[in-house]
Amino acid sequence: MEHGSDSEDDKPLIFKRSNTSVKQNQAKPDVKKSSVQKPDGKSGRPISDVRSTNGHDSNVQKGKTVPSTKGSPVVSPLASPKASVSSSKASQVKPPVGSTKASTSGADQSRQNSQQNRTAIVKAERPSGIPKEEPDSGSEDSDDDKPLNSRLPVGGSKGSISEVNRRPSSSGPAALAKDLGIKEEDSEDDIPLSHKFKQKSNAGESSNAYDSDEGKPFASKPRQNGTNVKDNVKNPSTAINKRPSAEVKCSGQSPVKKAKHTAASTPVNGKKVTVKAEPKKEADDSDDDNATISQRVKKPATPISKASDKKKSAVSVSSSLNKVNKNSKKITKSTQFSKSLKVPPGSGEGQKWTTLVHNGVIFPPPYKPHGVKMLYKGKPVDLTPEQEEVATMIAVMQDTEYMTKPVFRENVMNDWKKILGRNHIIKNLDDCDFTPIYEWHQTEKEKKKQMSAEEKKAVKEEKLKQEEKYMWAVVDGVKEKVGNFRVEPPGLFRGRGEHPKMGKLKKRISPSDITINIGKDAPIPECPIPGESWKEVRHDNTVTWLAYWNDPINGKEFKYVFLAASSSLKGQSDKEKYEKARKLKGYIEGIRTAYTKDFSSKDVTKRQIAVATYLIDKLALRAGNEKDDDEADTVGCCTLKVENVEPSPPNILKLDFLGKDSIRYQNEVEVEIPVFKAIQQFRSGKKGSDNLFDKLDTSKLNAHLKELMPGLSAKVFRTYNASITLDEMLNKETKGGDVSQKVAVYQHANKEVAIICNHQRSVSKSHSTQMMRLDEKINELKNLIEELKTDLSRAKKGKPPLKGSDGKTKRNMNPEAIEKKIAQTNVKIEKMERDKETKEDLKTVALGTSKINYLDPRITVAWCKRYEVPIEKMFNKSLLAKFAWAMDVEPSFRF
DNA sequence: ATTCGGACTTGCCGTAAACACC
DNA sequence: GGTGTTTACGGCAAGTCCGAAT
Repeated sequence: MEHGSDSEDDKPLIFKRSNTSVKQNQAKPDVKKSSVQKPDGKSGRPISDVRSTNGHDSNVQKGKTVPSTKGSPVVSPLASPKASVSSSKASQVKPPVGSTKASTSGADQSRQNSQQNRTAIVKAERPSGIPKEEPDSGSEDSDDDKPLNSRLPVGGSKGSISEVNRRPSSSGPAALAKDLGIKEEDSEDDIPLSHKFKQKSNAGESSNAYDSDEGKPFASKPRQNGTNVKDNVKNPSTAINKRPSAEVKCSGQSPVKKAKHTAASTPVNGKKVTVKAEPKKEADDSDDDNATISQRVKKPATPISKASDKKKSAVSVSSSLNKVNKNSKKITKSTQFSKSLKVPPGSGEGQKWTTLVHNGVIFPPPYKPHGVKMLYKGKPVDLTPEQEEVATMIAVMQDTEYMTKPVFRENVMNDWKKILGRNHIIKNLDDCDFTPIYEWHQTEKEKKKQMSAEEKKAVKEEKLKQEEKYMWAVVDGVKEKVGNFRVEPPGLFRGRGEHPKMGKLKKRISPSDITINIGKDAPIPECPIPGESWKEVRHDNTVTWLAYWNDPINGKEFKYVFLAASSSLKGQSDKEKYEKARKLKGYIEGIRTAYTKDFSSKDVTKRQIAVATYLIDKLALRAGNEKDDDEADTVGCCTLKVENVEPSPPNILKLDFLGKDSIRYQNEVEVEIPVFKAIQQFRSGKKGSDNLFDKLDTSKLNAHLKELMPGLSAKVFRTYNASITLDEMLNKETKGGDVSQKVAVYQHANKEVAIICNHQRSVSKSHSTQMMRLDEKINELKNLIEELKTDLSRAKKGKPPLKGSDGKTKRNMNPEAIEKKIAQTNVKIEKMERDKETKEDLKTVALGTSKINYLDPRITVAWCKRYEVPIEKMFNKSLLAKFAWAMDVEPSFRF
């Protein structure tokens, strides 16, 4: 499309473009790797996707799997098609999750099942030197394209942002300010969030522009650590061979073959490498940043009453250069990071703010008894409001899978009994019939849905009015949005996976449970519930929370109220996170060399640290803290059990475990021989449930990482690998074309990152229906083509067209017109098929998580500037606000 | 050397809101 | 204008990590 134009205006942008482009092609050449699927017998579900390992360089490899191939029995029909097509992506086809679910009934279940099953197969590898080859480069993945297109529209709305932000602010803020005693002043308020800082200062970053080289380091070069091996994952069976070849290039090390490769390839220098000097640039950058920030403080313009001391808000203007910013510009205004104080050397250590004003939290409304009676052994039962409240919570869960879980049922009953009292008639859940309450609830829902637009609007406004004062806080004179100012309402705990506490009653939180943190000179928020008072009021400026209460399920844990993601405080730490990851780029080569060397260390602990670090780096695994028995049984790297990692000679590791949120991680990876041997060794003599890394825990691992690079911890690898992968893929695959094509490239990269990080989502309930619907439409079009072809040949002979399939007569068209129509229809079919493929491809992949948490927004912003893609196409309103700090990055920025 | 408390980030999901399509 | 979809957001659970206490 017209991107060009788009950019320019703010507004409308592009909406419709989506289709226009028909993209061209999608050629799909490649097919490179095939993936393999793993049969995965265990779960029975076939999993097909392949996932790659981290990408260091190459990143992704993706192969796509072809369903058909896969052994798994259940292949979904759908999948097959794509296989052929998409070369580019590795699509992962997932097995039909559906099958599983079918068996189970509840919706919930389905999701759960699906999740657990998902697997990823990795494929792997990164050849050492070469970054992936991209299969598609040329072709661009068609698959992806589509999706994007479709999505585009959304983001695009124009100036929405500004508006939005402002809106609230204007009204809200002002009010708040008053309450708080602040003055409203200028515009600042208007744009609370928007702070964008100007970062010009960051210019430093720009320097990076070329870092890429550095980045590449490993990529381009053979990875030192053995990574080169590429991990190809593959499936054991199949793929093994293939991959290697693919990788190829580099050194051709096929993993299999020689372990040595690695070694060979990588020259290890003597000792651990350790840190190299810091890469200068990075260091600089960071410094700059800090500086910047502080500098930004510039004018105190608005005086905030209290705030004052330090910085006040400055107004910044956005510099924005490009169009990209345009929209945003308005929004942005300025503000600096308040946080400047933070760590920066000079400032007080640990201080997060100087003045903090807010209105506390808002509580859910008290329970309103409905009087609908549930049945116990078939008879209506009278319940007190407190008892009825719990009964209603249970009733509402009727159609979820939780109600089929014994643990849930038992926990609910135990807690409910405490409220029912010792001698209540209701003794057990099996004899309870909550249908009346359930139906009442459904009716209420329906009523709400049926309200007229005006009524809904009125309700909404009423709610907004009540909540307005709680939505904002003033930090160091800058109005900031508060994140979760609503106290969590009572309910039944919905733990994920097989959580031992699922079903327990989360009691209602009252003011006496809440500790408020606020500036010393700020007025203490009035307790919203008459007659009650806060548990405590603190004035701790070394923390960022505004309030907290103890978690009713696990009294030792807290629930905090923080500022929203768009706040300077959060933005600053977000930026620091990415700077740390960029810093790792300068150390990664040395770190890889070092751990590779330690794969064969005589010291078991060292060997375990090396292997664990390798897995974290290569597979983007989480650290894996120890967990209590009263939590779901999930693991991370340090807590992997022997049974979670199965070595398959000569050098394949089959990983299968439940990670965070009980999401299953299933992958087969080719590793370097020393790693493979070390794993076998760690497993020997242990039971399946024993820890693989018995000499390790996250604190030891992180302590070790800190010796390699200041501030380094396990999670930094995830950030680093995710961001570097995006940066490299964008750089390598963006070839021009219209905006939608570029967006497709981005989505493709985003998808690879999501796969690396194992970010999954459950298949939507209507997925299969939607796919069928698409098939129907495609078939209709195909039939149309046949009809047109007939008409065409008749037209050439001067005969009129036959009646259409619908029985209607068609008007006469000349051959040229018919040919044109055929061509148009074909284009339409192609587009639909690509859409379908993409949809199937992404059905279990969640792109959002990585975008929000792992991909340095500056990569995206700079790329948008370079390729003239409106940033609104990539970031929605929330993300634009959250990443305000990244908007002024130089177009040449590289991670 | 560990455990534990505490603070903050990460992650999936459900639902509301915004669109796309008859 | 209703309705099926798609996207945006909020909710809240579940991790990570660090430093102090034991």
